[in-house]
Amino acid sequence: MEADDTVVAQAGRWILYSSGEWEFKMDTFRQGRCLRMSDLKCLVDLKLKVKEIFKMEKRTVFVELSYMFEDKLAVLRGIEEGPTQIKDDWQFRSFKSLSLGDKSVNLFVCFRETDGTIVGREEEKLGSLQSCDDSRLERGSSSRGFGEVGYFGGLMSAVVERAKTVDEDKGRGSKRTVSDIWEINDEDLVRHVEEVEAALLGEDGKQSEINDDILLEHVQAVELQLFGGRELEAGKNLFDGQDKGTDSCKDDEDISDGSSVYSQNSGEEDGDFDGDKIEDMGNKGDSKTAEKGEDSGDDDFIEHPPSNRNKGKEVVVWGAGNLFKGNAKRALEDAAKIGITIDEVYGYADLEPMFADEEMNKKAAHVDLTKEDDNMFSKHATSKVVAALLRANYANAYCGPRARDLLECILTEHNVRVSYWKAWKVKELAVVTAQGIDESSYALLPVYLHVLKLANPGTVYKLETSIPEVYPKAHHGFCLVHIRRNVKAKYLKKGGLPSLVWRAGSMYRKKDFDDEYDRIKQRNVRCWEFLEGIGVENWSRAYFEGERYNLMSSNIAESLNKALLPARGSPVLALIEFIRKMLGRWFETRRKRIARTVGDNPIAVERELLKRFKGGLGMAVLAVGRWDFEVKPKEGGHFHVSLEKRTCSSLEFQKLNLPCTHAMAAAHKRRFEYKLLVGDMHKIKMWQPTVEGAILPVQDLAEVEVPEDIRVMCLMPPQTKRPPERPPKLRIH
DNA sequence: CGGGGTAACGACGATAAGAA
DNA sequence: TTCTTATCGTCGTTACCCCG
Repeated sequence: MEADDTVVAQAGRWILYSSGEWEFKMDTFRQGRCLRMSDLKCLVDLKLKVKEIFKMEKRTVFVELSYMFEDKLAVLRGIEEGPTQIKDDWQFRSFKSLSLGDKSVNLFVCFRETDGTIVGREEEKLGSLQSCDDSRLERGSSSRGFGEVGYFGGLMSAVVERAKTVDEDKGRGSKRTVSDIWEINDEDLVRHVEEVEAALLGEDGKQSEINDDILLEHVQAVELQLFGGRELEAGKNLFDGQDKGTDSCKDDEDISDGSSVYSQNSGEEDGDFDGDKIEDMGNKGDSKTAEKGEDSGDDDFIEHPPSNRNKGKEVVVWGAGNLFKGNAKRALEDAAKIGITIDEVYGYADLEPMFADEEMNKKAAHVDLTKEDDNMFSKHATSKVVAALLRANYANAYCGPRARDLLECILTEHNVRVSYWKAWKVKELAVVTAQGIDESSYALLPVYLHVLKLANPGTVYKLETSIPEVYPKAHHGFCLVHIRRNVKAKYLKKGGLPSLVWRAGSMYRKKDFDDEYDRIKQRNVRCWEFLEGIGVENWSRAYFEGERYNLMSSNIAESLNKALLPARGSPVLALIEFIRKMLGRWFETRRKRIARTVGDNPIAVERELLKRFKGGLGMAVLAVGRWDFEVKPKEGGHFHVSLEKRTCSSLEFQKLNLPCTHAMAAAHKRRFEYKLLVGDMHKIKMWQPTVEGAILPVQDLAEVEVPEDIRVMCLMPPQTKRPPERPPKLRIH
């Protein structure tokens, strides 16, 4: 438990590249810190804690928190990940449970001044490509975990490559993806604003007045909300005042200028722009949508949000919602005509993972910005789109929010009102896309097992397409606890039955058992029939044929059943991964416990011995042979104990392989070390090897050479139909 | 035809009411 | 007081219908 709740927090900022890749640029002077999640109850706690560990308490700074979850399946499918912001307690809880379950989850922190400046930005001015590279390399080498390899490694090369080409493809058709609006970097925003405006104006001159009016209107609205009634400037001037990159927004040549300084101008001049970018984005999107609404005569695409805080997101939803309605071909042509692609505006990158299949991609890739089609302005944010936005919350499905919670969440986050039904669908979709559907999961199973074997030499796995009889020799014993519980539930009317059953079941000698059994029969025939149906050899100690230990060693099947509860319903790969992690944890705790234990016997066994020792006190012991004794308990009867054969006529000794009270009394009389009477199967040295090997995590699937024969193995999930109704949660049947 | 909404159904779970 | 039982509201899921 000690170190299990720590999370690595890193300070810096996110940068989204045009290929849809995200990079977290760490502050070079501020190293990552560790913090403990378990003390933290809500988002405010976390923020305070973060400020504290980064020594930022005294400064008036905001903290923006985010995290990136590791989605192996998505990585394998070549899908890029995006970060998820922690904006409310709900997301905080998601992150918390995620981080507890997965140690690779780090917390990314971005500090901002109240005016929006990113704190610490002066440390990493990207004056030139060279320095950009340097800082990245430095970050790469100094960071832990996935620094050098993993997707950050891949990202680095991609960045370099893009940086080289950045100047050439900066025409109007440049690809730029703006995904989660809240963390677009400034350059992107500037360019984005320019391009939108250029597109609007350049495409149709006579619309410009309308555009300006609407633009002005929206800018003013945003301005009002932002600055609380500060004197307004005219719409375009507002932008001019905020960033000189935009003062060329009506000018095509300057657009390319603006984009070419993409990596250079991030240092000083955009500093004061940061805080407003979300709102500006929202505003921009809004004005754009409104303008389109003007075009088509339909402007009720989505109700206007009451607050501007999440406008950016909302626009994403809106824009994406329309991705599926446009005529793909025409959209492509039109888009080419005006030189703009949807991903520049509406954050297509964030949606991309949703549509792994090509057809959808084609449909989604371009949108018709000029089309006068009412379809374009549908009111709905489809469940697919919302699911794409919420995907990150379901990286671990078992900690994801429930459909009921999504209603409120989607409303506050994206200002979209959805029905319960839709929320449920969103959840399903999100889980599927985050974890992979059954088919893909099963298809990956051979590869995964191969990688698992690589990581843990000696792993034995065998893929069976049909389930043979497993462990034919295992005796199927019923747990007495459960039988008693059942009897209690069924035949309660007749008092005392459960305890009778309990006593009967615990008897060691067949005769004792028969006596008790008869008593049950007399008391309640139906109960007796019920027990008879189970079969005495299956639940009574006396008739049970295998070895049965009295110790409540947690029944492995039951334990698994319980421990796997949260992971159930996840695709098979997620399930196996969950089991692997869990067993690793279990093994480790047991190793620790074994290391702490003094002597041969586990603590539980020692406890039992002590109990028996106490029970044996005061018994009359008569030595009848060198190792044979006659023991007379106070309550009557007499038993023959043989310390040599380790038997007792009560049968408890040999059945449990633990000395019974009589044997303890005999051993005490003989001054015999009673620990020697414990059967081997109770000894630590017997159990130790079973947990000796550490279960190592698998390597990133994408980085392992998988033999061809394994790669081509095709495994389909079993033909199952989900039974109607809500699936039971409590047991795996 | 695809996607969205409503209604219905059954498991789950909290709680009140009742019995030991 | 504790344990059962009854009840009702909630949640998950599907069938069916409607709409663009």
